[in-house]
Amino acid sequence: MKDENMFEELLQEDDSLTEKQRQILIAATEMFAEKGFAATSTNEIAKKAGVAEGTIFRHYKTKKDLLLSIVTPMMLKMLGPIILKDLNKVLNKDFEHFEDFVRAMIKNRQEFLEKNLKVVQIFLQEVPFHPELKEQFIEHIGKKVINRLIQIIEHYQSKGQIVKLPATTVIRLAAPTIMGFFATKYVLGVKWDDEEEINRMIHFLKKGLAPEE
Amino acid sequence: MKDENMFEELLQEDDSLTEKQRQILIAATEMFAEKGFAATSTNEIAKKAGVAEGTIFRHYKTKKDLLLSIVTPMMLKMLGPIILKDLNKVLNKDFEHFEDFVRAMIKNRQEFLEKNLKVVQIFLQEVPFHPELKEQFIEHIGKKVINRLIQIIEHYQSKGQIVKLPATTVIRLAAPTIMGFFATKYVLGVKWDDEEEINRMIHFLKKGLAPEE
Amino acid sequence: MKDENMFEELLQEDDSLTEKQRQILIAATEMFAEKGFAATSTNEIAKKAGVAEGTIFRHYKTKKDLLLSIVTPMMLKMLGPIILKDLNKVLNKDFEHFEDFVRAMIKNRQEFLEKNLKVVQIFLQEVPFHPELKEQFIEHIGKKVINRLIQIIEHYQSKGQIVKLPATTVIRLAAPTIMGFFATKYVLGVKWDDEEEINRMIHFLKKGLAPEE
Amino acid sequence: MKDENMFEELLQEDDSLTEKQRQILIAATEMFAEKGFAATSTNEIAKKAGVAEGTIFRHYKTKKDLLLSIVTPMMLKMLGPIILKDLNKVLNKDFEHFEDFVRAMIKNRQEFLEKNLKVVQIFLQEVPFHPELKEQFIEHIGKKVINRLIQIIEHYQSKGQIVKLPATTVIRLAAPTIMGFFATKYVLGVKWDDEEEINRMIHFLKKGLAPEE
DNA sequence: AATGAATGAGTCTTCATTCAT
DNA sequence: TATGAATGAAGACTCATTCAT
Repeated sequence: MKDENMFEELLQEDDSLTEKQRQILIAATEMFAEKGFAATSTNEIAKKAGVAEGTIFRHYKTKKDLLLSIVTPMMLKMLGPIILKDLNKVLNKDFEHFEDFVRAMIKNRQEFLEKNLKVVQIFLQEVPFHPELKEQFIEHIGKKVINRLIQIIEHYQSKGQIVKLPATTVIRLAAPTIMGFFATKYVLGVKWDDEEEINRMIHFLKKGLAPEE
Repeated sequence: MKDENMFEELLQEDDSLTEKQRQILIAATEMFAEKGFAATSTNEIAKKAGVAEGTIFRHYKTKKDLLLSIVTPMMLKMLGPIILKDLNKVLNKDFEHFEDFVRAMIKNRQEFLEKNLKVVQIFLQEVPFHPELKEQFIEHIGKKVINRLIQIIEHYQSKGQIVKLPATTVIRLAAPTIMGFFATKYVLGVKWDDEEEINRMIHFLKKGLAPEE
Repeated sequence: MKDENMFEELLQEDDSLTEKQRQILIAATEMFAEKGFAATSTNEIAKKAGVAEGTIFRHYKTKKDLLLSIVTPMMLKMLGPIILKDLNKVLNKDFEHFEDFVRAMIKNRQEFLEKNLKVVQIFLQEVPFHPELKEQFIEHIGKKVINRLIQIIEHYQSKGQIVKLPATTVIRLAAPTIMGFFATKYVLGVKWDDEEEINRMIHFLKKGLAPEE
Repeated sequence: MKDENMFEELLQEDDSLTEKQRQILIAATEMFAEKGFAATSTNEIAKKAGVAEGTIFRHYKTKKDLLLSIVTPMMLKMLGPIILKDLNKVLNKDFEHFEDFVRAMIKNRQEFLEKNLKVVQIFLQEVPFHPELKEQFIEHIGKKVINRLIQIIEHYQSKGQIVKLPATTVIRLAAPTIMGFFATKYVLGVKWDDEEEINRMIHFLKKGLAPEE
């Protein structure tokens, strides 16, 4: 509920959207997340959005267009800017310790996730069947983020705070740990004391990535 | 090619299956993995399997039945037995060091994955839309594996080889690391030197989970 | 190009038409001729005419209305007047010989056709599906032309220049010959030396309709 | 009624057609002739044929396929063979007089037309919108018939029975006369004494095409 | 057991037409 | 007068499923 409102808020801000379009996007997002793209009919979406079926196709040439209209801008306008801009906030602060950087990073990504749970879910569910999505993501998001992360890691390596493995290896070790945290929380739905679990995770990463003596 | 043959071999061994059934299962697995369950038509499956459409429904009451006939036995007959039995091989060996246990575990799971890539892919893709799958998995596989793992972890904790966090927390920290390794390799398709990357990962886990001083 | 301009010119002269209406009529004529009435959408017409879809319906209550607005006035205002008035020019000249009358007639009809190719095409294509068109044509055009032709033919019969068959039979024999000439030229697109082919045709008609000895 | 039965008879003879297919073809032919291809819905056809809409698409991949399945075989299997084989009967008899040949020709074509009125109507109505039809016709029917006719005409020219114009010109003069006869009778629906009207037409052709002195 | 023709509900999409602006 | 968003009925076509052979 809280999440949806946040998602809807973001739609609200976009003045280029008519009210009906907003309804369509909200309804489609809801249903795609719940039943999957292929198993959701435009008829259902129309009903849920309270518009005529034809109205959907006035705004989105095809059903797939509708999917991309949900996922692409989220990637470009939200994921993109947020990741890059917000990330910069984190990255540029030049936290004294790697540990602090990781903590800020986790918090930042968690906020993004909570605002975009459903769209992220749709993206993850549909990406195997729509190669364009994968390519778009890698091209527009992936590469930039990776490059930025590499800089950061090398920064902390030069400060002697983390082990001198290749930066990509460091990412491969650390990223799943953080993503596993989110997956456990949001996908498996495990309830825990966030604060404590994050502390343990950071401690684990710090030790695991500590420089060799 | 190698993988498919391995999958087909497993089907071959099952004497309760007619030749046509085997063809259907192979075709369906292929298509479900490629296009997703909802986007695959029984007509396509029949054509690819070289049988009449009616034949599918003689063996599987509904299309969903066919999905479950692919995924459930894989879980029960393959995932289940293999995980538990094979895992026992690993777990019971009572490896001197936690590190050796982890290494054996990784190898074991990698073999399983390579034999069942497509079915695992189908499972992961469809699980969000078919709650029974999730429940079945948790009930029949998840719990048992978790319980077994908890024993093991506590065993190594009592030997003073790993940190004395709650066992579930240890799993939450270690599992994503290993799964991240597989995801990077099999989903993202990154090429690397397996041997070396595994060594680094194990080293990371060992350090990250080392007992506190 | 030349033809269209001629057609557009005729629309231009009609002061009762707004610019938008003209555009609509031109676009509709083009598309109806090319794809047929039923297979042309009002949306396409609007786009081609550069107007909003609603604008079409402000001027023409229904799509069929638009068809009739193209075909009927062409019949009444163009076919009608032109046929009758222009025809009179031919008929009244009281050509010395039947042969000269036929030649003038062919030339006159050819000019008309070239100015109205598309509308004639639409008329011929749609007349089977819209009985009103057929009736309108017979009522307003057909009868008058036939009656006039009968007078002419009887005139030349009385001068002993053509065979004394019933006038309608003479029309039935001569008309298809002339129409066949146009069809071969404009429908089949056969290229030939007009002058010579017309001479042969007239010679054929003259001989074929010559009085019996 | 008589015509339809004759058309249905011909369908009956084709053993490769199921009963349902026959019904579909009969219903589609009826409706296409009446309302035109574009204005006829597959739903209507299904209802009229007494089958489910899906059944149409089991036999004919698209609606256009259905059109071609009506028109093409009529052209190839009926028009083709009949024209060529039957025509040969006429052409090879080596009628003493050109006049007799024309008379036989008219009779032969009239029989064909009466058996295939509706399909011919559909063909003529749709040919402007489906260029393949035109090409198919020219390729498979047109050229062969024209070539054969040229032989015949040159035969009678060498016997001194008809004027020594280019054979194609003779065809261009004679064909519309005969087709005009059919059009007047079957399209305009004029009632007359066939026998007498045919005699007049033949006399007209004979005189019109008589050799120059 | 296997077939494949038949089904009719359902799919995405287009259409002619309306109406508030 | 002109617009173009909105409509919902209808369009072509697909689907999972059934059943007589």
